[in-house]
Amino acid sequence: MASSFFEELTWRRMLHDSMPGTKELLEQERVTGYIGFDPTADSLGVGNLVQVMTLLHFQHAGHKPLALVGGATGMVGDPSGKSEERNLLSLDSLQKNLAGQRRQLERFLDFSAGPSQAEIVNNYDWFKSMSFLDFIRDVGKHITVNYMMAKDSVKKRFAGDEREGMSFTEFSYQLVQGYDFWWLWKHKGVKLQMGGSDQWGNIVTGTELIRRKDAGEAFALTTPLIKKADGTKFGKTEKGNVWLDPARTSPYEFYQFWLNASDADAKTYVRIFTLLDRPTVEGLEAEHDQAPEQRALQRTLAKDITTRVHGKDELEVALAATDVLFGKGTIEQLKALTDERFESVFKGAGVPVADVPRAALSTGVSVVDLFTERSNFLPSKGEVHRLLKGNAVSVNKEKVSDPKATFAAEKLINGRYLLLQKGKKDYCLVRFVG
RNA sequence: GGAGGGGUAGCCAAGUGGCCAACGGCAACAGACUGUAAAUCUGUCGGUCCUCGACCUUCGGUGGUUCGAAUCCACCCCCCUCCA
Repeated sequence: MASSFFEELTWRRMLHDSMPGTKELLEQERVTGYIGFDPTADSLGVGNLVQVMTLLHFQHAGHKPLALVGGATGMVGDPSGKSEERNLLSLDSLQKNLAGQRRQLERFLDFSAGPSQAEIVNNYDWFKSMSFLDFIRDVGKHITVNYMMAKDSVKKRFAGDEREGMSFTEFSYQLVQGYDFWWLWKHKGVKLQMGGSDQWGNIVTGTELIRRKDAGEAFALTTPLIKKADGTKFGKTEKGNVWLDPARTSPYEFYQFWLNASDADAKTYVRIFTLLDRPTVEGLEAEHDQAPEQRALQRTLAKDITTRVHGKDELEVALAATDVLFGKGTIEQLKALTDERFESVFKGAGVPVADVPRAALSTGVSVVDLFTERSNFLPSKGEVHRLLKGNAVSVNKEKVSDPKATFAAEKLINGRYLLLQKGKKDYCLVRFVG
């Protein structure tokens, strides 16, 4: 069974590069391999999901996955892909971030006892007691500066128009990461490090260190970096990063993120982010090509990932909210809901709710006030005027373009609510009380 | 420490005494078209109040020259390159 990992990654187009001999190794024995995660936030984002899935496939193929949370490397900062010196994290926020990421990883991988049991390791454990002198004697001695300078991530900082320079701290990063690999190889029998293709240089420094220090052999495997078909960064929306933590990105937003994937991207994403097998994926693609407007790929994708990350109940909420906010039934559908149901749908969608005293209605509330001081939905009156001009403002799903428009009691849905909308996807619910 | 180059709005980047809230590009937001897609086209894009328009705060920092400064002068801070 150990042979299928390479095949699995290949048809999923998740294999970018590997060192010679990696495939053979994986076919011969149960391998312990690891991927490092950078603790820049207390939650993983969808960008990290690629690596999580890689570990998951690795485990499914019968190997033993290790997730390394970078307590030590996080203190240094990886220069790969960054054109600027990083800000260092405090020890406190680092601890918090590690704990958050650990919780999330535990949802994906199987940590129950067995030969393929997943483990989480923290490189701070082996770095905390190491002195600077130990490090430069035991590690630095084996790698030449010439070798380190040849890495793309380093070269970029020295050559070209964009050269920013880099501190010694960042320069040392690859050695620190290389030492991780060596340590895990030595003490945990790790033979393989995986990661995004931007990590190739760092990983190879590790295999090199293992060879030079102990004449040992270790391997590298990378996955392609995901970009959207239009070349922009994967994993972001208007609101910023898409996180796995429901407190940062609600399950509804999470679901919407995947549902909104473009056709070209969706084909990539089903392969990478779901565990559906090949015939199923290919069937879906065929179905999608037949009737792209049905968005079979996006729906399956969004459902699958949301369930894995947030669970079935949260998916139901997201689906219900999607149905109400984007269903064809407009205002009629909203009116049909009970108050309780009504509110739970909007809460599920992460729509802000503003309470406004009923008395405000007696003279009619103007659109501008409604969107700003009454609801705090939009930051300034100028913004409302701008959007009104651009025909981007709706109340109760009806466009409003007159800045002088006012709303009185008879407009309320179920006698209690007004539904404010900026553009197509941005809502705010106003609830009249008292 | 020396020599040179540079610091302009979210980013890149023009501008080198008044016509500058500052060309242009990217990103972003919105509209049209659609399938809650992509591509395309259109509008907005420092802030506040807004009908035109008015006012406020910006061009590394602090002072100065001037009727008037992003633009000139002085000092200071930061970044890059080369030299010591």
